[in-house]
Amino acid sequence: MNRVFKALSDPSRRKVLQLLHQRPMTAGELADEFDVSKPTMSAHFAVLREADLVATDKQGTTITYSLKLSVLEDAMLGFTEAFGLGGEKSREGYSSRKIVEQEAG
Amino acid sequence: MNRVFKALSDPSRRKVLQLLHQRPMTAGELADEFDVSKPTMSAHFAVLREADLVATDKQGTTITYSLKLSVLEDAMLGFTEAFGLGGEKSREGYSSRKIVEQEAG
DNA sequence: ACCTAATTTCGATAATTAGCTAATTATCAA
DNA sequence: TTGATAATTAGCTAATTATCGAAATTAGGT
Repeated sequence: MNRVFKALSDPSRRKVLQLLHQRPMTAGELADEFDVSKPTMSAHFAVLREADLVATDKQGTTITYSLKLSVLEDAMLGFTEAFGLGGEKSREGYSSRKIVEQEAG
Repeated sequence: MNRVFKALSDPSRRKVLQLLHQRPMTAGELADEFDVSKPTMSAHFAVLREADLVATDKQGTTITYSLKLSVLEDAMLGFTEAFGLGGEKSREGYSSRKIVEQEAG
């Protein structure tokens, strides 16, 4: 989980995740969205892979990255639940929205 | 918000926040929970203050830190909502749990 | 005024990180 | 096999970060 937070500490990497949330993208497509060099982006991708936040699919010379939303979610919930914040345990699979509570403030 | 994520990228600082979630503590009390020197902890506190994640109350020479839970929550929700995760828009004030949906997956 | 306690600031060092260019690897097509 | 393309790795520098011990700061007590 530390690796996830480390990965999230850079704004470029957070933006990569948000782009990947819209659709899977190749390394080149992603790099085109940023003002830094491709090797620099490649290093960012490596950090995201280390954190297990992205999956890769290699087709020929092209690598397509996609977001591992459940990993992101688990890290976020694991943290926020320690503070009684956010989703509580109201979850079932990921990106579903089955809600189970009331207890309004 | 970048400062918040930067602050959260260090495990010691995350632990500080969790300790403060239980109760406000002085700088010295907090430092005693860690194996590093007090100046090092003081630097961590500075990062947390910069991120506006903690409030300080000075009584004599003693500084008591407390968690600014709403700041933490806003940052977390601001991020997770971009991914459709966690609390959705289901929130009103902080640490309340007013839920407004169904649309189960 | 002096001493002690709590905390931060200072100054130094070691480790990590983000960035670059150049080189390398892997794949496909001609 | 050569050439082109996609991406990573290698090697480097500059900037940031985590850490320390020592010194400074602040406030209270005697």
